[in-house]
Amino acid sequence: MPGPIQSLSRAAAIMRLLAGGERRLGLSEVATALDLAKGTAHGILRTLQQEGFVEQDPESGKYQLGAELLRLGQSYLDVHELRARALVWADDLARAAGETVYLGVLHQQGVLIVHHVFRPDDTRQVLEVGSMQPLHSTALGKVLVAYDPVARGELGDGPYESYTVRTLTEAVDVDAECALIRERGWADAVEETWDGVASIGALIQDRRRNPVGAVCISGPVERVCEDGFVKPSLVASVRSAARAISRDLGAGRF
Amino acid sequence: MPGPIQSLSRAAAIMRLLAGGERRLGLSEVATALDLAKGTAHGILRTLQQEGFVEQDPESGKYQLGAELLRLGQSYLDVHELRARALVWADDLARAAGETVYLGVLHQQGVLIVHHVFRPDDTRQVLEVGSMQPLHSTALGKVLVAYDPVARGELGDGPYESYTVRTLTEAVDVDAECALIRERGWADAVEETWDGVASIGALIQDRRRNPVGAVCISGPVERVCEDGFVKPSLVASVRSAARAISRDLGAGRF
DNA sequence: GCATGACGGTCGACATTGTCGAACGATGGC
DNA sequence: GCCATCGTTCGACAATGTCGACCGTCATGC
Repeated sequence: MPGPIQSLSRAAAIMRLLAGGERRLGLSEVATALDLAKGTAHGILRTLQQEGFVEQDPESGKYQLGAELLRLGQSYLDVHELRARALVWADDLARAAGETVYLGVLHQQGVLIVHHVFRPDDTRQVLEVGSMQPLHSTALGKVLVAYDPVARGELGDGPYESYTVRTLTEAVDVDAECALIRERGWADAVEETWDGVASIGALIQDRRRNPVGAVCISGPVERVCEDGFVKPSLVASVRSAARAISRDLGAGRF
Repeated sequence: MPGPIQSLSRAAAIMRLLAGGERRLGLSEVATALDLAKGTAHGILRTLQQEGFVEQDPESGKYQLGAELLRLGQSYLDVHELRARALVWADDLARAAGETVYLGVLHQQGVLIVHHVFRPDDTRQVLEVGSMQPLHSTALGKVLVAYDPVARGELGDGPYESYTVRTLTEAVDVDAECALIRERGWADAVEETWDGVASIGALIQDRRRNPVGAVCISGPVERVCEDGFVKPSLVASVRSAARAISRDLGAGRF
């Protein structure tokens, strides 16, 4: 039976739609957005609601995502082997570098953050686990594009969205940068997504040397860079953390 | 068309099954566990995989939950009105009390943690957003049971699971405690779930005075209690935070 | 090394099941 | 007070998902 189950694909589309829009959506909005009959959309929504994937505001009748998704998302993290192995190394890296640490994996056309260690100083910070970052303008993303053909495929041929004046928006530029990344073994992104923010990332491999994710540190340009380049000492810290995690996953010695 | 969509309910059951078991599950295991034909289970799993809700380990062929669930779970938090309003108040409460703060909502037969502020001292702590706590043995849970008939219904008639010697396992005891909670307006749980841990919780209401969640502080008995009772000053802090959040939700003055 | 069993995956026939579009009652805005 | 729009229900139809047998592959163990 090759071919997806129609009702399931539609349910997934509805949930993605609800995740996208900031506010709650009404039945009719959902139905027209996905070009479904109202009755059909209602049946799917009712089932999703029953299962806890969707909730309905009792007074307005509008729908939003449900709590079960949060619970299952947490379960995903619990089973995630890469994340489990990386926890302690990410902690050490954050302490050694004095900066925020992110751990990301390829998901669709972006990098999904699966772990986030706050910068050791205790300024207010928001947990970003579960959020996505672009592939073409972040250290995490470029590492994955450089080493994972699937990620390069997802990236497409551009032009890519521009976030700052330093964002690479053309495929040729990104590919050239990726060649450099492969050559030296690490990636950086200085003010390519957010002004004032620089990051340094390196690849994580599994036991068969397949790329499975990336780790990076991220912080203000003033602290991460020196004379216009990222500090070599930070690069070394990130690379050694990436190696340690890969070794933990069984990738063997380097 | 009253009646859930069969394939959707089955898909939900599969995801819950995958979330429950610690390890990855094979196709046959899934099929027999849910009493489905292998072909049917495979069709559902393939669709779920295509949508990113499930991932398959390429070498073993076994299935586990997928990254899309994490992303959607995060989106759930983003839209969550209670959580959004409570963020700043929870922060203040943690600072004022010097203890960990949890924000929870009723979900199925437990309390789902939707926000978690670390204790201000910087000992290592694990984020518990997305995890569940029992209804009958935590401050959050008992608050909800006391004020929300739905929560009381989910609790059932017991006997309930016992975690420590102080856990209330009989429905009559819990109901008596809930009457007390309603009378004085707050709940506590001293070593009822974890030895050495005490917590104090209070109700959060929406604009129509419906119970929508609860907030609590949690910490070591030695700091939270005094002479065998929870410290009145902490109770006051928790209650005023709960009132502030409720007011933010439009519940009006008290 | 060969037979065996269990595994994930595929196929095609069947009828169950989800889909559609119209119709209903409730709600809110002009 | 009317009209438009909302979420929801209903029944008929056939498209759709389900079932059980079958295939190739891998690991196991005589």
